[in-house]
Amino acid sequence: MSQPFYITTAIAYPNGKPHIGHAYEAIATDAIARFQRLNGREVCFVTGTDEHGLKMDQTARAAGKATRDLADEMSLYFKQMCKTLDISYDHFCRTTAENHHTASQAIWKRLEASGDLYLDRYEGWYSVRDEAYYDESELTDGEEGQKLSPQGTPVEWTVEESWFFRLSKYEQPLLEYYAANPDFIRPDSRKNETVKFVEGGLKDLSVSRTSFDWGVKVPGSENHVMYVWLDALTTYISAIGFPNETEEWRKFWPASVHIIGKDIVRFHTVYWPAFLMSAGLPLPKMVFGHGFLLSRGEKMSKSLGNVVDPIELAQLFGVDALRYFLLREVSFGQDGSYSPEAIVTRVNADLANSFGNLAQRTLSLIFKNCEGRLPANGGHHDDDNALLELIGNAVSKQIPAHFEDLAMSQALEAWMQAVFACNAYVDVQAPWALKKTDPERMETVLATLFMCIAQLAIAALPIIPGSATKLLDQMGVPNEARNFADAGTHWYAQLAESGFQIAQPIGLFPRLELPAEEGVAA
RNA sequence: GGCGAAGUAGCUCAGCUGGUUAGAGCGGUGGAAUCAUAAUCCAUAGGUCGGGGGUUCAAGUCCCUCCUUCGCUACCA
Repeated sequence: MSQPFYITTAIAYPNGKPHIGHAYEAIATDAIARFQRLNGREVCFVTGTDEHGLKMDQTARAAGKATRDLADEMSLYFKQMCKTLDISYDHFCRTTAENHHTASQAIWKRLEASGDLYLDRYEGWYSVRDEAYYDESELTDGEEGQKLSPQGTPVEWTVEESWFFRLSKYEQPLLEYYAANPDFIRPDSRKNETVKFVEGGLKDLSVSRTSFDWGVKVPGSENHVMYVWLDALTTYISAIGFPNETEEWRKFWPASVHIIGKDIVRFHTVYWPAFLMSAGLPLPKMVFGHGFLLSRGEKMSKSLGNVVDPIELAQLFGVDALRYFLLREVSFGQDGSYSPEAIVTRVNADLANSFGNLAQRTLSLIFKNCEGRLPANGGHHDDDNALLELIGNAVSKQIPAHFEDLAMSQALEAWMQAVFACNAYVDVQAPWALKKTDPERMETVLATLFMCIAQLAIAALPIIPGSATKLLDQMGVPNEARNFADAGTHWYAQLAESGFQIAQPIGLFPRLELPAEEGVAA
């Protein structure tokens, strides 16, 4: 019986098209999900769009569209991005969906039943232009004594009726939970931040708005819509059936891990667990805050004109090249830097030159020298056994351990070390020379390489699913062997006996060239 | 201001709970090889691990301080 594994990305706010940050999160989450499937777990992978809130409303108005239409349109971009990038989600959730509204209202009622909601007034300096409240300390004095927001817009003292959530009540329970579950927040630096924040004291949270109506209606207070985060976070449970006791719900909640950006750690590690505690539901096992991608070390922004469209990147360099680059080059949890030069260099060195060429040279030798069958395994030498052991250890131990730890870059580093070992082995054994001196030995060497390359391709499936699958298909590796437990088993002899023949091998990782035009920004 | 992250070979970065001659990739240099996507393999490059102080038998690895860069500071992944 396989152990369920439930993983989510953050639910993206689609008031603009997806950018490389969304792509990065989706790719990283997808790699983990794919790994767990290959690791024998039953996986549920959820992503989606968080379509409520003021900004969507404003963006739509500015574009002269109905908010609902904008949401439909934008949400589609995110879905397309997932398709382009080979994101293997099980559910794509939209917060505007009816079942999601039902779920949000259900959790609201639970908070209310726990006595954690109360109606009060929200007062403060409000800027109509910014549609935001500011603290007194943030304001500056403008002309004629008019107070101004940090953005320089006029503010006025405003009183708004609002529902509040007794967040303060959960200060101690949260701290106790963090202490009892050291892996709840990762990486550690994010945990430290969160703990410090909570220790600093929690104020009750305003969880409804009356100033606009694009959202989930508050049960019993129809002029209120729910705070967008309360609604958005609920996606993680509405996606798998809540409030209904569906099979998925019973199987997958609590989530194994929420993968999110470092900027929204607080919502996921303070508010979300507090809501769940209040609702009497179990808490997710882990929240992982990944870093940001920088363009040549600089933050990406529209004004700098260095915003990158992930779809364009994928078209330019290839989906798997992009996936590989992001997961290999960036240490998961830390910020990383992107540039066309970096991706070309990394992908050419690792995928084209090292791994791709290894597969190509090996399969070519087999194709040309073995009369269309797989080479015979004529008894291994020490060198062969050493290589098989090294690859087996990498594929069955090191790489899965790193994946399990969400350390994709380290998994790939171990993977590359194994690739290097294979290339070194090829050069030492020189099968092209054995062809004349000792054909039997040549076949054994090629058979050894075949088994190693297949294992390496299997280990790479979570990262570069498309091309790894193509390679395994070329090699005829049976589906039953394409997972971490069975990659190193004895499928080879059976495959060879089956009479399987490889065709003229086709290179799967073409060398990339730097685009002629500087940068690829839109 | 507060909190946090980072500063390690030319470049991009690994270095967990302190312990033999500080690591990898890329680049550079010198060889080897020619099966393969002009790809591969071997060797090599002498970096005061931001500065200073301290703890310790022993510190990139702990403490203090200073400098630099960056993020967050209650509702934009």
